[in-house]
Amino acid sequence: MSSLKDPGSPWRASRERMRDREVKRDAVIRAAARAFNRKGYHNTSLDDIAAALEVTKPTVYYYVSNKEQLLFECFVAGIEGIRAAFRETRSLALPARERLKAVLRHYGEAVASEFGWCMVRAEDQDLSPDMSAHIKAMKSEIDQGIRRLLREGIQDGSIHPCDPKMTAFALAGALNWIAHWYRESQSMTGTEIAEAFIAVFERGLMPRSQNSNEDPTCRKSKSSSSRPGARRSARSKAPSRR
Amino acid sequence: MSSLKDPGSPWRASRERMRDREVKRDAVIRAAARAFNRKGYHNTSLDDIAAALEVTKPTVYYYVSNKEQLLFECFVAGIEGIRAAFRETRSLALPARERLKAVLRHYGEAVASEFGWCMVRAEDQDLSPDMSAHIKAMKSEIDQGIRRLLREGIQDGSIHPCDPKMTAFALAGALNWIAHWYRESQSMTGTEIAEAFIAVFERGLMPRSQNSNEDPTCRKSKSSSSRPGARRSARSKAPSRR
DNA sequence: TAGAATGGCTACCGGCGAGTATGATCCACG
DNA sequence: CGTGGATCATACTCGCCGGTAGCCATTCTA
Repeated sequence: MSSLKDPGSPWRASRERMRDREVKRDAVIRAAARAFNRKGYHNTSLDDIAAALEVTKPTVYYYVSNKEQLLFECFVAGIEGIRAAFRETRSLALPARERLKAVLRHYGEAVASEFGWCMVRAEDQDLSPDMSAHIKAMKSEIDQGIRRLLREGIQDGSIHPCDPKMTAFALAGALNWIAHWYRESQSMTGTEIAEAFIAVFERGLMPRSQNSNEDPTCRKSKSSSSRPGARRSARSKAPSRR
Repeated sequence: MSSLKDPGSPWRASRERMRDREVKRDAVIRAAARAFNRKGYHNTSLDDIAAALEVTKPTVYYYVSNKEQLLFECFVAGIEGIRAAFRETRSLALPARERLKAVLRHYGEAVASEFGWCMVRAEDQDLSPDMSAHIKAMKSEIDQGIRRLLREGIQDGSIHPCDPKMTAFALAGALNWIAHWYRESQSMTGTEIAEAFIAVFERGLMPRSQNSNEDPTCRKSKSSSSRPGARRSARSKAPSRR
């Protein structure tokens, strides 16, 4: 990025400064995320954050405009990982269930990251209306993305027919909740936890031997659910088990 | 204490006052729960709670000693429903999976109740160490109860072998998360949501036709998991398939 | 070396909100 | 009637914390 101008340009130093500033700003945001993670948003003062960086409060205000923005940035940093997961997997030529699993793995990783707390527990009431609207939009985007994958999976036969809305709530809830109990330096990484959860979701609690006489109690079974022909042929190849 | 006296005693009126006090105290706690639910703990002042009751702050302080205790009481009120669910189902003569489902239904109901927010989102950092310890103990009790049901289900064959710890986290997480998005006067009740979630958990996302080539990726397969003979005979009778 | 830009600090303000001191009011009971 | 406890309001204290004003140090530019 800095290679666009020639090295000897008089703006080089200035641009390096800019980069320096970005680095420091990121450090501020990361420190805030860690503090929020440990003590909660309201129990964290800007003095705390400044102290963690071994600077003083006005220095923090030199990089961010206010505390609310700090929370917002942490949230965006956290959710960006999930959005990236969606972008990556969108192009993959896999059955929807596999793409969903890939997204959920990234999801778990993001929630277990240092920004997980902020992403998951940022409360609307702590933010100004417009920032709250931004966050709501992003959250809705994730939710709709999961629902879409579920619908696609039902269509291509890789996912058992179910109510996409409720299922998405269940999946996202289980993963979001990781932020409540997970602490860094635990035995498992976020991806591993997501993997374990996926195993549960995928297979279900019920033993295999009981499948036979099961009536699909699925709500929203509008159409095509019980039509066996709806299962697309592309899936039946089962190309990529893990 | 005064209730030990006989009903006709001159203390009767006094006891009615006591009852009155209990009723009012409950009203205070419920008002607090609603306020926390709407605006969050830190964004709710005791003046807000008092205003909702159309009294003033000192009146609130007449019934509770401080704000922290208010949160604590709300938490206890919420979690009591779940503990009751465990007590009720413990005696039922059902396979463990059915008992687990019964507990989860009550769980969902409790989380969707007006105390759900407090139960789920009460942060340790907002409470004094001893109250925090109380809450942690109760939460752990619930968690251990779910794990126990899972282990029993694996033993009696009504639940597919899995890691009880991770599975309990997934189940509880999905249900806890209800408190984040559920608002009263929604189309579904808490029990219905729990029912929908249970359907997902029980059956799993994977279509039935794919069971064949599935390798049980279950961690913690210490023993008995892959041993088909481990499935107990009591189960194979399938006595209570709904 | 002047001067501007950048980065940081000390010291403060103002408001919000938890919690309290004080006393008024009501009502049961002697 | 009047006494004492229960209930509640007015009006305050006080500490914390978000945010700011203004000053100093350093570094880059010309």
